[in-house]
Amino acid sequence: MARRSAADAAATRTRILDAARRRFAADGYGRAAARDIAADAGVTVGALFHHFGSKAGLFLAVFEQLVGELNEAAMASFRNAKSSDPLDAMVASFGVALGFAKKPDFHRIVTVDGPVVLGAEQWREIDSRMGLQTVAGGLSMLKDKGRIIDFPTMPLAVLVMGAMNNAGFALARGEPGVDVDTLTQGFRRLIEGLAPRG
Amino acid sequence: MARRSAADAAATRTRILDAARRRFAADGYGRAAARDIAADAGVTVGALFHHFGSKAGLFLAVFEQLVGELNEAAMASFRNAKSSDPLDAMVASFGVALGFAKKPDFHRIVTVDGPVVLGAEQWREIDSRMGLQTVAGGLSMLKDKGRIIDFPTMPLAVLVMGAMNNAGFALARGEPGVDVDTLTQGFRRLIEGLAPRG
DNA sequence: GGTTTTACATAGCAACGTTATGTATCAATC
DNA sequence: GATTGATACATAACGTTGCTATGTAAAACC
Repeated sequence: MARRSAADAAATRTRILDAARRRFAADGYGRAAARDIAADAGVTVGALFHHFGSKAGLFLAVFEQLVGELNEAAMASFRNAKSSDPLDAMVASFGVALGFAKKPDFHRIVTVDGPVVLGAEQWREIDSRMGLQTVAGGLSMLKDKGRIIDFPTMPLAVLVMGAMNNAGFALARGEPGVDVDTLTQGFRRLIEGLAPRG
Repeated sequence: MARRSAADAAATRTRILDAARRRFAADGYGRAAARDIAADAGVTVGALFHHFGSKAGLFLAVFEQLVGELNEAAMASFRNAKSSDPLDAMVASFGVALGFAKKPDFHRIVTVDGPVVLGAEQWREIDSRMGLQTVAGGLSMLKDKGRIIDFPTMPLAVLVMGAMNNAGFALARGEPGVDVDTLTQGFRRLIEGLAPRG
């Protein structure tokens, strides 16, 4: 086969991306061979490296696709809950994040392999841009409305986001004695506990 | 060189272990070549595989060494704070965990590469055995003394341990607006917020 | 319609984890 | 204290991997 049209090339790129997502999720980044991914997509490694430059570049593309899906879902949830109580909105987005954390491909690719493959700086930049700032914004809103205590926002956001992330971990791992409802309720109680004391 | 005495063999094992710890911390598991580790230790790969079976086996040995060091420090901290307030003891062990999370080799090897190399099951088993159970025990004690609300322990422990872990992450990454003191204070406030309401 | 650029295939290189084999020494046995 | 077996490595090679240099044919542009 030789050169295809621009539309065909885009389709090839998508097929490689889909195959990589499956392989990375199933085998992990280290054990997923570029040749196998290319074979799954019906091309050779030449096409893969032509489109993505490196195996890490391919991983980054898959990573950003998954993160984008969570972003869209979280923003949609926030729009729906906007008129209601801000604490409800925060708990709702907690539920959305839990839903994604339970998906095996998201967990393996974004949470586990992401920091290793992308490196600390790049991962922090993406994580901070998409998650931490959102959590901090929610906390800031709660603080403005007097629902939580006056305390530096970023450290609180770090703690709260860690609680959210680990809840996702525990769910994905099937930690005994842990389920979505109880985690959500506990999370709500944790935030309510930050209310100013009378 | 040929065979050494049993003591010499143990020394060789230790030298390989030390070299691996440095390489794993500096380059990450993926980029640390077994040949380089062996060369750093003054042996060839044959000795490395003789002692540890595989590269992953060598990583596991380094991993357990680091985790053991944290365990010792945490237990020592707990013994010191035993007579004081249980919430103080919990905050103290939080500080110990933060101290380890700041160490680059611990962060890279245990927190980042650990789940990837060891796999989800083995990492969960170690993490749960050494960390989650301790946190759950502390929360259970606080609950018995009426210091926090009556709520299922494990989900709370998952949330609290996530907060602790992410605090370590944020510190190790140098997250802006975040430092040890404020994190510790916020952590204390988070736990205090779980107090039963009057 | 000629030129350039794009989209791949093919083959090979260098590095890697791992293993098979060899060998010299320690440690126990007789 | 010679023999035997196990131990502690070195050496070299194998299969796989990420990646690249090269080739080529068709699309895109003028």
